[in-house]
Amino acid sequence: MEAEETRGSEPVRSRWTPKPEQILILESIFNSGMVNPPKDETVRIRMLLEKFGSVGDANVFYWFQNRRSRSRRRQRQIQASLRDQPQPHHIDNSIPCAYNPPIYLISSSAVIGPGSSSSIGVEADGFLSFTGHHNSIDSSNLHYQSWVITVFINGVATEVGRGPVDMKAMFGGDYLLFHSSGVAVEANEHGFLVQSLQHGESYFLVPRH
Amino acid sequence: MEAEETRGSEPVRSRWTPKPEQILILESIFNSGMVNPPKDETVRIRMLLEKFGSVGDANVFYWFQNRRSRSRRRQRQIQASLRDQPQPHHIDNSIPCAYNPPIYLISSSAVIGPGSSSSIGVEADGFLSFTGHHNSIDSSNLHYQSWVITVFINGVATEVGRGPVDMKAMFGGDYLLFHSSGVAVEANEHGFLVQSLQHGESYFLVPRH
DNA sequence: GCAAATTAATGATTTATTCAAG
DNA sequence: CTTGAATAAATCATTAATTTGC
Repeated sequence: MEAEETRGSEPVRSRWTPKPEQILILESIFNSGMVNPPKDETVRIRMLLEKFGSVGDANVFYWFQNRRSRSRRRQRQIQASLRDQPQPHHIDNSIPCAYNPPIYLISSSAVIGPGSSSSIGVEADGFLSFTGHHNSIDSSNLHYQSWVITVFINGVATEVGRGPVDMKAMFGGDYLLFHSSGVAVEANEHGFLVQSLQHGESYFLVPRH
Repeated sequence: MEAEETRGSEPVRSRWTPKPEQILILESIFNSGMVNPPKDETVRIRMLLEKFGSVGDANVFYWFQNRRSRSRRRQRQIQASLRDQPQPHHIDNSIPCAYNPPIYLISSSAVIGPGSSSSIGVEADGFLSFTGHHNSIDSSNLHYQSWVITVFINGVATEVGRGPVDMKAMFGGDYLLFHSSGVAVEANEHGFLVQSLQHGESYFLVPRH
């Protein structure tokens, strides 16, 4: 796309070297899901970054362009390796992590009819169920699903799981939580919030006493 | 998609009616976390099912497609009812959800300099994320075989092996586990859960006493 | 009890989105 | 920007559950 600005007077074209704080900000934005900010957002981001060193809109644009591209490439590689592995015609165990065929757990409590004497393998050795997560699904994938939401608690951006929140475990004592509208967030008798907090909303945490 | 097999000559379209054993197998696979088996797995599943009655690959494909779809719909309905109900207090919600400009989450462990008082904000969850372009990684990519499933326990995303869970070994004491619906998760006399936890669901762990 | 009539479930199709390769 | 593949959402259509009247 277009190149521009912030380097009209420079005789030797040197390239932008982002400061660690700037990288932090950029990564945070990218990881928050905004992987391709529109023009006006790019400007806002650039203004944020300028707190830590001079930078131009084009640098920001290029950064996101490269970040997307490299992220996609990494993802392709991961998926390729996932697709390749499950073809163990000749199990080449030169790789320490041997291929394990998919195993289905059939609930042992269920009674399968007369045909059950046939070879439906209840192949669930408790061994496999706990060993495998080396490859298949890594936590980075899960991260993109909405396992967590972000809310403000007393003005602090906080990540919480989408499900019920254990107030004691999270805040270490007896607290009440109020939505910024003033509505109390209900908790049940175990101190768990009855419903999930709402992404992006502000809450206030106050001691119960 | 395409239609196939098992029907070309019939004037009245009849449909596959899965046997109870087949449903059991399908449900077990789905609940084990494989919610979207790739083609080759679909074939293997079909072969399993054929022990109990004739069935085609397409039937298996349709079953998982419908199962995913209806599972999601149920989930949406539950969450909708959770969102609607708990507003007995009459707050002036004339504006149900005010517009919030995009804000970005900066990792709380990072200290951003004096300029941080500027509008560095939040936005992290990769789902609501953003308007058109979000990242290429969506939940459908998770359909590869996983040896673990992820559930929420007390709001914390937790990976557990498929299959029976040893409550003592996992939590180190006498606890009861409840599904977020309030239903207790049954354990046998040895403290193992009778059936697998459900991928993506929320549970409460409470001391037994 | 038993079927016809009605309703609820669910298999199969169609339509709309999304993503990324070209 | 266009396009093809994948798949989610919505819909259609048939089967099973059930109600109902006798």
